[in-house]
Amino acid sequence: MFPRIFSNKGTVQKPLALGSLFLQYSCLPCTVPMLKLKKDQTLLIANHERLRLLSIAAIANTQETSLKLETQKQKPLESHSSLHVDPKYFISALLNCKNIFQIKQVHAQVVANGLLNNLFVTNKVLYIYVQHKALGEAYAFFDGMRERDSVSWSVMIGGFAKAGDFINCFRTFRQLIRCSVQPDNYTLPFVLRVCRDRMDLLMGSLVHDVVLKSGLCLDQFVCAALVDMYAKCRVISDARRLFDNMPNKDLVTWTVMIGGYAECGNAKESLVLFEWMREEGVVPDKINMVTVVNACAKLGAMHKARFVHDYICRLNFSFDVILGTAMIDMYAKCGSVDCAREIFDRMLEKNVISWSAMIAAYGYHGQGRKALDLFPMMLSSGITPNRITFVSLLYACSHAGLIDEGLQLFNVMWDEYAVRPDVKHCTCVVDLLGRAGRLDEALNLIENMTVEKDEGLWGALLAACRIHKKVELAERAAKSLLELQPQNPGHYVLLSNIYANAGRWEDMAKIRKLMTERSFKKIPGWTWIEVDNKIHQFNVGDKSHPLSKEIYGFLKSMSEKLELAGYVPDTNFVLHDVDEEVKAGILYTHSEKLAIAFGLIATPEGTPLRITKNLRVCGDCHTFIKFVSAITKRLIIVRDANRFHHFNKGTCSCGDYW
DNA sequence: TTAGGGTTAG
Repeated sequence: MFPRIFSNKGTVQKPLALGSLFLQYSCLPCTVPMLKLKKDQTLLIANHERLRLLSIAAIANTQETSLKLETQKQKPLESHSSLHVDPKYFISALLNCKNIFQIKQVHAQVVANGLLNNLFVTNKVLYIYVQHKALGEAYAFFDGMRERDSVSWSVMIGGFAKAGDFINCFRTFRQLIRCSVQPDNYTLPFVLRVCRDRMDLLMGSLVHDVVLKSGLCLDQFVCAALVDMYAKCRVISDARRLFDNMPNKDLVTWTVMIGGYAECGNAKESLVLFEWMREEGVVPDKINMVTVVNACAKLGAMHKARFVHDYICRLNFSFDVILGTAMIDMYAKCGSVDCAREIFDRMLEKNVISWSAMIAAYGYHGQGRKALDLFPMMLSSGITPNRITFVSLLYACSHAGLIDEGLQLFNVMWDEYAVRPDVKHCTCVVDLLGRAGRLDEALNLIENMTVEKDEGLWGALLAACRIHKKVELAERAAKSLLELQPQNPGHYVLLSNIYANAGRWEDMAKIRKLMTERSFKKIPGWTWIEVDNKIHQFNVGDKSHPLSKEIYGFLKSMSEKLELAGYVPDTNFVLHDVDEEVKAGILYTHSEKLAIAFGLIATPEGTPLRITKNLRVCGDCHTFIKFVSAITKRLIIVRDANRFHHFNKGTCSCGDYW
């Protein structure tokens, strides 16, 4: 891309490569024939006055800039050593450039007017090249600069960072360090941004060392960039430590920290931080609110969602395409697809993300027909679907049992919409076929796929095998799955349950033994429930809640009623090597059950319960909740890692397939 | 003269 990569120089003293620069201008349209350059003539030009004439003649050829040049053209031309042109003129001309062609013309004028020693002007030339994403031209100019200052370095490094060109960004930064140039509060955040985008914690830590040596660790821009980098690299504790040590936290830093918690799966802390931010008198802006809306979506807390919605209205923020889309997602993930649709209908501008978000919303609420109805509307409004739109559509078909419609979409997505099916689309179709019991077709699709298979794909097949009790095929799927993810305990549990359902106790015991022998890092299961505008969080066997005694007492009496109604605890979902009675006891302490018991105690009769779980809901809990919904006559809406389950009168909207 | 934070699936 670049003619020369990184000569190790800091303040450059080498002569500017005029020849190579002016080779470019021989291509410019020029109405002054006698000044038109030929390739072999350019290197001979030494007369600065002629160069200046040439540049002005060239630039005068463009209508947009010719007026600005009138004053200059009327002045007698003198040699560049007795310069009369105000550098501000070039700054203005550069800022008015609409394309690379115009930038090159003004660049030529800068050269012709002998302004290459004026850092104010040369930095602006560099900046304008970068702004127009002409990084090749920008680097060629940067490399040839007679003198560079901290602005030159930060503009160049920032240009690479914003373009996602991490290799050249790091190289230029290394070059800066080697040249003993002090990195400043402009360059450091740019380099940290690249570390963040690449989730490169190692490089980020090295840059952090540079920050410490530079004494800029309390600078707002540098510190915010560090917090952002650590948060996006999922080292939230380090991000928080830096955040807490910041004497003056500005809005961006608050936003980064709030978003960081949500990203790391602790959206509850995001909202705690948002409250603290407001108490500190920091007024949110739209970006900050998008981050908070996103945290509410992750938490699935409807009261918080409504509060945030009201708050946004009080701030008079319009629902632009980004905020509006975030709100659609928030309401859908908080359990109200109707509120999501209301926001969607009110949005004046919608892009492919907004449409896909609404389609996905119907999908995980099991309303596949409504998701499909949106698709032609989207097309007729001129929006082109992308791969995520098709994942959302196929997912919606799968969760609503719309087999033919899903297969039809899958078959035409490439030919009619130029979206090539990838492994995620194939996974949706395997799920779709698996749900319908068409496992041979699902396997056939997997075997004939040209794209690389992943664990999600085999996972979908394994889940279908569990539903339809296909043990041999399950073994095959599990084998592939465990090759890809040998440390995921969920796969072992699923296979073990399949063996148990088929009465193959010896095989089941082998899997359990394997699990005991291997040390797994289990993701802890958490369930949240929102009562009286407060979020209550439970994990398995949790006794930290103030009403813990009442919760366990209630669960005990409830379990007796449920068992009388026909509920039998399914101890296959307990992996500990203990007897059945103890297993049943453990089942009753699952986080979903604790949250539901608390909800039943703490809310009036008839109030719907909304709970959120960070993992897929356990099979026994799913049965348990069906019974609870029947006995207590409550609507219970559960959001798990996969989808929504609406439990009502003893049944679940997922049709027991999830 | 050069800066930072935000939207869809799995």
